[in-house]
Amino acid sequence: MTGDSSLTQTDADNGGGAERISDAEYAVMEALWQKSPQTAAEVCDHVCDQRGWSMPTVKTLLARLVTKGVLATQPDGRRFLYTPLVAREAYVGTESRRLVDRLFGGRAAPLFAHLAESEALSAEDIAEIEHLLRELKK
Amino acid sequence: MTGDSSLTQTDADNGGGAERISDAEYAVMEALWQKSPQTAAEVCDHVCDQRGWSMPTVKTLLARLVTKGVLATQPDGRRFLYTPLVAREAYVGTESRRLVDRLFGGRAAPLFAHLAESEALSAEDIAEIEHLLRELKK
DNA sequence: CAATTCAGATTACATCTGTAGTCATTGGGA
DNA sequence: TCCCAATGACTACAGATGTAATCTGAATTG
Repeated sequence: MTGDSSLTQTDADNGGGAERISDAEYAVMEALWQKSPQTAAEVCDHVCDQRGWSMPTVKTLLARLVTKGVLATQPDGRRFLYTPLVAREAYVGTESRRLVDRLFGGRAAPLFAHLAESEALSAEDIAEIEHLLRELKK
Repeated sequence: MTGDSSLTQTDADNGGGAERISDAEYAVMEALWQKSPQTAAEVCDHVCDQRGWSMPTVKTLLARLVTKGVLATQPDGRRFLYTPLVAREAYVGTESRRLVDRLFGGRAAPLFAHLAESEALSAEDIAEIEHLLRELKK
C-alpha cells in the first residue's frame, strides 16, 4: 500500500506527530476538515470573510501546512487540491490531551470539575455526559 | 481600597484579561502558583532543572510576565519578589474555555465524549465525575 | 575603601506566527 | 498567436517566543 492515487506529502513530521498547528492555520484546517479536497480559492471562500484575510494569507498558511506535513497536495490542472493528512479527531485528541496534561495533571476529572464550577456546562451537556457515563459502565 | 501594601503592577492588560501566557512562561507561573512570592533565584530552582534553563532565561520570562501584567513585583532589599496577579483558577478557566470553544463548538459534552473514547478517563475519573454530577443535580 | 559578586535591565538572535505583497508561469480566450 | 488573468512560489516584515549573553549598579566582604 505505497502509492494510493497521487497525493504528495512533503516529508516533515512523519512519526512523532508533533508539528503544532497554529491558530491561523487551524482555521484553514477547519475548512478542509469540513470538505476536502479544496483549492486555495475555495478555502479562501470559507475563511477569508470570517477572518478578514486575503488570498495571499491563505496561500501562505496552506503552504506552511504542507511543509508541516499535515496537508497533502494533488495537482488539478494548473492548481492544487489540498487534503488534510491528519484527521480532525487526531488533532482534537492531541490538543485535548495537551490541555489536560498541562493544566490538570493529566486527569480529566479536574477539568470536568472546573467546567462544572465555571458553569460552562449546560443542562444538555450534563444530560449527555450522564448518558455517556452509562454507556461507559456497560 | 487603593494601596494594599506595595505591590507594583505594570499597567498592561487591566480589564480584558487577554494577554496570553506562552508555554515557557506558563512553567514560571506554575512555580509561582505553587508558592509565592518568590525571588527569581527561587523560581529558577523550581524550573531550571526541569526545563534545562539558565537563570537569564528565567529572568527574561519573569520580566515578560511582569510586562504582561500577570506578575507583580515587590522589592525586597536588592532583589524582587514575584507574585502572580492572576489566579491559577482564572488562567485554567480561560484556557479550558478556549479549547472547548475552538475544538468543540463551545460544548463540553463532546470534549467529555472525546476523552472517554480515547480512554483518557480512568476509573477514578469516572467515579469522580459521577460524584460531581450528583452534586450538580442537587 | 576597593574589589567581587549578585540581581535586575538591556540587548541579542533565531524561529514561529500573522498577514501580505510581488514574481513568474501557464492555460484560455480574443 | 499573443496577452491577460489566475495560481503557485518567493519574499517581506513586524511582533511573539525560546533561550541566552552582557552590561550596570549596588551590596558584601576583606
